[in-house]
Amino acid sequence: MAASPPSSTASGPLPQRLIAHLDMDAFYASVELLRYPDLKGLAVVVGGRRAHEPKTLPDGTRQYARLRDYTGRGVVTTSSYAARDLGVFSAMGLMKAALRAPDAILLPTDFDAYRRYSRLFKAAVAEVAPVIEDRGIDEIYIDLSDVPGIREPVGHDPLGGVRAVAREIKNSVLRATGLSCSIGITPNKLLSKIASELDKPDGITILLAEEIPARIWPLGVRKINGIGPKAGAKLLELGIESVGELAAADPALLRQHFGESYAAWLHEAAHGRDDRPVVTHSEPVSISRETTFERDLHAKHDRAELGAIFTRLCEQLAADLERKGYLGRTVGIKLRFEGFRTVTRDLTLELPTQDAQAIRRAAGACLKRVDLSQRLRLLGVRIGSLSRPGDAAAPRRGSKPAAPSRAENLPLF
DNA sequence: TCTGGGGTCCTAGGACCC
DNA sequence: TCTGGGGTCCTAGGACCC
Repeated sequence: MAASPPSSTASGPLPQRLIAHLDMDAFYASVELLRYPDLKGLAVVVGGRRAHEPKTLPDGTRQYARLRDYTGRGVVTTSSYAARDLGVFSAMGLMKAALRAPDAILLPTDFDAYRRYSRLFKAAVAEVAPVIEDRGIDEIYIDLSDVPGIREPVGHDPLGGVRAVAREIKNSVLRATGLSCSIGITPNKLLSKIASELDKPDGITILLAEEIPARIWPLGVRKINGIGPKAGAKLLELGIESVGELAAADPALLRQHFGESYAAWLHEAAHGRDDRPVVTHSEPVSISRETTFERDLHAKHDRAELGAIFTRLCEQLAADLERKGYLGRTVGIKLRFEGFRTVTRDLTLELPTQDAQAIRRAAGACLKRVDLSQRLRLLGVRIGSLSRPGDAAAPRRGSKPAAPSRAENLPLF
């Protein structure tokens, strides 16, 4: 239980907002370790596409697949901390990972299990602090501002209440799941996201605004959520490596290289300023299905196979829509060619649909607008402009007002 | 050694409307 | 009668995140 070192000598009142970011430690790998405790401490990698389930031998011992035996496409979804020590990280190609850690255990991803544990840990947190923003399967933001007792000092520690709440949340998660997590608590989401990583795994980091120069500015710019590989590389070219250097950068220089709005955001972020609220409910914008093929396929030579995959993706998408209770109006396709060039096309329908055949027709029309002479490695289907079945259909701009009534007046038989 | 699958948001040009 | 300006929708691509 690595409690953070005395992280603040803050005097005076606590900030108005106290926001937590909670991140489960090596989530998928940790869930697998609950199932296979004999793997504790070993280099374990979760990922890949082919079946490589552990086998249980007659004598009861388990036999695991090794990374070195894996061939084909696929990336590391999560690695255990022992595997990270060997240089194996998320999103790394499995073949590359195998070079670094040939003896690492390889397990298939079991999303159903991870989703189950995800619900469990979120419910456990909600019992302590109910204002939660979902950020995917293994992390959340929590608005702790109004949690009872959080502003109570403990002894001479003005942050005693904050620490107590953080410990209570972690204990609650551990009781419910057997898993550990790391928590960052600061005045906003941006800082909390950074803070939760500062003492991983199993840590609590509390950080107030006055500590930004000492604890945030030395970090690399890529620690900021929203600065990815491209922006990070561009900043490096400008001689900006640390958050502190970004904070001190000439705003005009940033505007020149990143545009008005991103430059302004970079500057604010480097100073640790962020007023985004914790959003407890959100509606999906789009739903999609995609698949990367085992081998690259050609539109002509592998026509039958591609057609079957295309239809199946549309059917899965339609099933997703029905299960989640949405209709969609903008159907799109995504193609990735050998060499990784990606192309998208989309088409907005007159009326929203949930129907696999209608989706397939629209997606087929999109496909006709793409040059298919290169071989394909990925095919995807997407639907957006989502609505609920009961919603009044907002007619497409320029559409004839008569169209909907015509459809509604069709006889049922 | 090539790089998964599911998302969100932003930008930018042209269409189209007022 | 040589060229407005704002607003929204549609489409394509790209950065970024988990």
